[in-house]
Amino acid sequence: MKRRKLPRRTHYCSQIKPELDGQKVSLLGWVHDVRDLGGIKFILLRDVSGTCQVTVKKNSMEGLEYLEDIGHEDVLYVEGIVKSQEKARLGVEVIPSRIEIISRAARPLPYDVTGKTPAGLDTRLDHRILDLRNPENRAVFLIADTVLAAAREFFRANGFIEIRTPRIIVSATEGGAALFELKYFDTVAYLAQSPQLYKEELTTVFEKVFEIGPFFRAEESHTRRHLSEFTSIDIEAAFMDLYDVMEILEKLIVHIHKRVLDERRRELEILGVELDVPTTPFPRYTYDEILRYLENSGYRLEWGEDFGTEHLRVLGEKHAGYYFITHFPTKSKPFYIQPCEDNPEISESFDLMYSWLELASGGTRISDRKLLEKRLVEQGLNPKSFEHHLKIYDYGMPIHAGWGLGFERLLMILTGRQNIREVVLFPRDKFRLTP
RNA sequence: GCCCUGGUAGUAUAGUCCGGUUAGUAUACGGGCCUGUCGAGCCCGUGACCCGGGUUCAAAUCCCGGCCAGGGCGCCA
Repeated sequence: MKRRKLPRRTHYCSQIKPELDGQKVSLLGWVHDVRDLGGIKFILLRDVSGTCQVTVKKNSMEGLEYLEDIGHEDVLYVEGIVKSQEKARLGVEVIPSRIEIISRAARPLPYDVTGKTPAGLDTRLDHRILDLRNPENRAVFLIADTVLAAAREFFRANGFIEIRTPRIIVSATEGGAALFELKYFDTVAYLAQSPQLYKEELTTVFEKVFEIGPFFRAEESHTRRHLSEFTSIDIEAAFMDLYDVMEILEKLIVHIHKRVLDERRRELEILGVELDVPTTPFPRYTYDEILRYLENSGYRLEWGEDFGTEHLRVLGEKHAGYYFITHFPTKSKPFYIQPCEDNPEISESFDLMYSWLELASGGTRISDRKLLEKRLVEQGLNPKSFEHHLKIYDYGMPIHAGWGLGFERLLMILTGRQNIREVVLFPRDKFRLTP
């Protein structure tokens, strides 16, 4: 079998600089835009790195007529000489000696990749691949790549082992959120809503674990910050309590900010985001302190009540950046959260907030089997259906703590996007299952 | 699930309140002119009133139902 000859590039578009003047280069990319002046044609070629200008003059090149109907998003191979050019805004252009049309795009396209003609979010998501070619939208996912790499780098440097827990589970692991049901051979299974119980069990093996992966919630939520399928960054660590893991969390956030600023300055600029590395420690407020603050602001809540969106927005006006709320009422938290020793009505729990947005939730977990069983019953759950989990507590269970961080919500903050759907390549919500 | 707002060329919109000439504009697309554009420019052209029912001499416009979308609330992270 003979291998096909593939066109190869010597440079990416963003590497075409005036300093390369006179050098022969070859490029591969998509036609971002064409400005045809009749005797001269300017092709803006785009690849993953950015764009550069290819200038074609009439009668300057054999086979020019071949380019007459060049259009948006056609794929080209360009061979030519770099020319420093003051008349070009980028200060440089490529004078081609050969252009090959590798693929032609349909026209008109259903979406304007250059962004000249605006499109609504629904239209954008319907044509997501074209939408992602828009440099602004692509920038979001280049930042996402850096965030994921930075998180893994941080966890490894701190002795955490990456784990992968099942997405297909037999029943509700922790109550709370609604689950998607699915047919599993001759029985019924569910899509996991969190790795919670598995990651706790694995601390008895690896001590410090993390997982980055998708989870599923069958909630009726119709907001800018909810998805049916989202990505969670989770950790769990043996011999730690809430204070330890809060420190890890704020250090991770700082590390991610630094990495994004290091590696993605251009993308931040394209997105118009001014990012600062937050200072640690983040402010910490107890649930009781927040309750008092809200009361002074004219919002009276009963002790034990959860904050509504209205209350969170009031808090967000006061606290622009990252802050923690700690020690929530035990009854408002899941069964596995450790109640405080000196007051079991209060739990060793916390949320990480950014303005009014909840980013992460965590705490110290119960490590005593009897207490865990008691809490299951109190929350109306049946200990029998948790037998596989409970028996682990008979095999030597250390005190442990952890948290789960909403990856997309963090990304919204880092990229300044107002709708969570914008920071997911192919978002899933109650009303969207395609593309 | 509930509430509010909306649905007009491929895309984004004006017109709708107060029913009545050929439904306007931008961009995309097609054609023409143009050798320094960079949101290129100028000229010409193709192209649309979400679906169903009702009111009326007449419905993009008013009413009812459906579907879809955006935002908010609740749920939830």
